[in-house]
Amino acid sequence: MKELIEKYREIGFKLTPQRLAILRFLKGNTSHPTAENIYRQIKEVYPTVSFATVYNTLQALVDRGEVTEVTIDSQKRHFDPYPKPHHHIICIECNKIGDVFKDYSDALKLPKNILKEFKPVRNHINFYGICRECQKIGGIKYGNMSKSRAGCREF
Amino acid sequence: MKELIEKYREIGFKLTPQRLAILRFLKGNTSHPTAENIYRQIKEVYPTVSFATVYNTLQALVDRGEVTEVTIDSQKRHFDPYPKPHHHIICIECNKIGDVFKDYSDALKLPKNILKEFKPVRNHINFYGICRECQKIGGIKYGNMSKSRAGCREF
DNA sequence: TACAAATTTAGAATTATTATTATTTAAAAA
DNA sequence: TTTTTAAATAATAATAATTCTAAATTTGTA
Repeated sequence: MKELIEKYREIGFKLTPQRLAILRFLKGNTSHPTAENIYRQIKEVYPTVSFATVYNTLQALVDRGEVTEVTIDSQKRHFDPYPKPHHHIICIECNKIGDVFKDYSDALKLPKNILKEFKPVRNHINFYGICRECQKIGGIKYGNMSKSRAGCREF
Repeated sequence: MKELIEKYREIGFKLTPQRLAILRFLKGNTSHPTAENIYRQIKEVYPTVSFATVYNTLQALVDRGEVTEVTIDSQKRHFDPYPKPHHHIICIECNKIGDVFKDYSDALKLPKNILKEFKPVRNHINFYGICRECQKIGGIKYGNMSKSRAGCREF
């Protein structure tokens, strides 16, 4: 944990116990938590922690490139603490998210008309599919899956 | 416009003047409007139109696969009325969105471990880059670009 | 230790979206 | 054409996620 502390001090990140708790929670985490997910966790250790602190810290981490934002959900922001670039696959039935560790950049040449307008920087792929649990359940469709579908974890 | 009317009746879509106005606005539209963008437009023709109608109609169109949702913005939903599958490129400075009409599917083979867990259905790529106007402006960074940056349209 | 700047908290405010309900209307039936 | 009825509309309230505010506290440094 010492490297963590050093590292963040270096980038001008003032370390408070709350922030440290958030960093601990995020370190090595391969889920895609929302601010609320994090807030609940931190509250176990710091019962007085506020949402503002969670949002502030997340924003600071995003600004510093230490955490990215996953654009999969139009309802709420999901954060991705895993540092290496990767893509995602989302179950269209239950919204479960998986990480896809493969670099497709070589295959992703942009058309000329786009290259005239944009200087490319990076790319991110959302794959959509049906997870094993939802394949088992079969073709039944629910109105709002992510809330209730058995067998699939919330994302 | 007649085909539009027939088409939507066929799929069990009750046609009201408000909906027709929304359909007219969306037809051939290559922008990525929010519900509010659409609401403002429709209000010019139907000053009493309500947000609920806009959302209801959009949801009905999304459910029927006539309109898709673009996952680029965690603040609000953006809709994409252009019917053919395509990808997007987003300017990381001003948030301008461009359409990328190229099918990369052949190159996007998923790793085996993912294929064990998910049956793939489709994919969508977000390219990120810097648009020509923002390249001109150069390295200056603003806190919230999309609101003010000159030369770049709002997305 | 003392200080300045940054951070925290609680709560209010804001914004996007969804839900509610009485009224109206489109489209099918008579 | 008129009647019927199921669905859609509009106004408004409700909800949920996120941001803002301001006073109190804390961090890292001098």
